[in-house]
Amino acid sequence: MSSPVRRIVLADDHEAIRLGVRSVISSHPDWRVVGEAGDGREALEVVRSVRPDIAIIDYSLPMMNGLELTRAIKKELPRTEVLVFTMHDREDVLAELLTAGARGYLLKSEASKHLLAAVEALSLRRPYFSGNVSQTLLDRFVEMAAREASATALTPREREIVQLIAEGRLNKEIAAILELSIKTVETHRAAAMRKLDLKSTADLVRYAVRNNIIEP
Amino acid sequence: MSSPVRRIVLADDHEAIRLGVRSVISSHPDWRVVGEAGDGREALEVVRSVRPDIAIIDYSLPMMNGLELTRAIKKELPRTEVLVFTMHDREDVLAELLTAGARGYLLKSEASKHLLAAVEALSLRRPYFSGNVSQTLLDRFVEMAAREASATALTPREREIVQLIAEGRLNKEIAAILELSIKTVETHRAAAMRKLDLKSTADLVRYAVRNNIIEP
DNA sequence: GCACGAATGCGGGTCAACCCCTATGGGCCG
DNA sequence: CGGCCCATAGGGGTTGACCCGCATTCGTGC
Repeated sequence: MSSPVRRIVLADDHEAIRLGVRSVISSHPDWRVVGEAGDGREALEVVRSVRPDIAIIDYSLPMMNGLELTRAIKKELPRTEVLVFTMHDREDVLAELLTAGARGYLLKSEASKHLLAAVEALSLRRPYFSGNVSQTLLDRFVEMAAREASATALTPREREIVQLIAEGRLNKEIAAILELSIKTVETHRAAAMRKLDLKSTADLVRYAVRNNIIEP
Repeated sequence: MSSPVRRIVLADDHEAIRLGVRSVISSHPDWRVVGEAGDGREALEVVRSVRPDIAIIDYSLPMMNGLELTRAIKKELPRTEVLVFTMHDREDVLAELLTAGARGYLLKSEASKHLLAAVEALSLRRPYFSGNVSQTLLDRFVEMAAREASATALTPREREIVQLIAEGRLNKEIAAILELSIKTVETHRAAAMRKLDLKSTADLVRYAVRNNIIEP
């Protein structure tokens, strides 16, 4: 496995809420709160500086609200996952957040119950929602996500083989390591490259580095 | 050119010194102070969190001195360059710092004069020293660096070709771009891989990423 | 139960990558 | 001037990467 450490930034104007979230987050050995902010503009600065894996932000932030902040974060750092805390259990809000690039949506009332699961989900680059989200919206989004995922995501086996290739192993070595035929390795390699629209081994290595599958 | 923004962390137990350094640093449009610390242990935490390009640290830090801190930083984040501030114009100190992995050495008395030049040098991954460094030590180090460089560094042509390979170009494409024969491209590629002791294209791409020849 | 995707495997082919060796012309340095 | 490195180029060969299609097995879901 690659390093599973998640670097997290919190943004909420209530110190007490940050404190609570931080203590919950810190209970996980691989999660680190590496920055905090009390308003939206500051949050953007902090995110810019520390480049976290995940930003947990309040929807109602001073200076720049959660929606604008989400857009700004995803624009500059698309690989930072955004989890939004909100009091509004409204699906128009959720829909806006989703299209802005947020991948997590957590009602404050249910935060303590779902926070760990939500961060866990975002760690795996999966979406997470709480609240009375209407089935139709959820379906629509899940479908959208599934379409996108099937276009970009690899099966576990493909990912494993991509990792070994990117580490410099030859197909023959990979076949030996995984006790597979070279043909199988070639099939997975080809499937991964087709899905990701990569045309050379070099592209594949850069993909692996960008996506933290390997260390450069 | 790649993004020339340099993310910098400062560590000094004197708030006033950090303030001064920060204001000098910030006068450069592409340099950002993204973290500060008042002692060595805190500095290590901050560096771990923000992963800066450059750490500017005091030699005499509480909790963990500049030498230990340099070792710790280079161990975890070898790509972070370390610039050490010190009052001691002693070459045994400098020698220790150099072997620990620091690449910059600045006397506090001359700091304001040389700070920008030092950061500029480290940005380009070149060493920088101030003070009455003895000619012999400097010679020894320069020689060492030269030996290391000649062992690992590529000729301009080889570097150019390594870059193109790592960007995903085929030998044939490279030959067309540079108006060379494929054989020549192969020769340079083989020479580079022999020098660097790399055995696959994937190794070469990782080398290129680690050494900032390409963006991942 | 049938459809579908994931994982596994094979054959046969093309082309690129890599290996070893050789060679030449230009520039630089002692 | 005589090495020495660099950039250039080639011959000739082996191996690996990638393309096409096809098949089986297994589990999940409708």
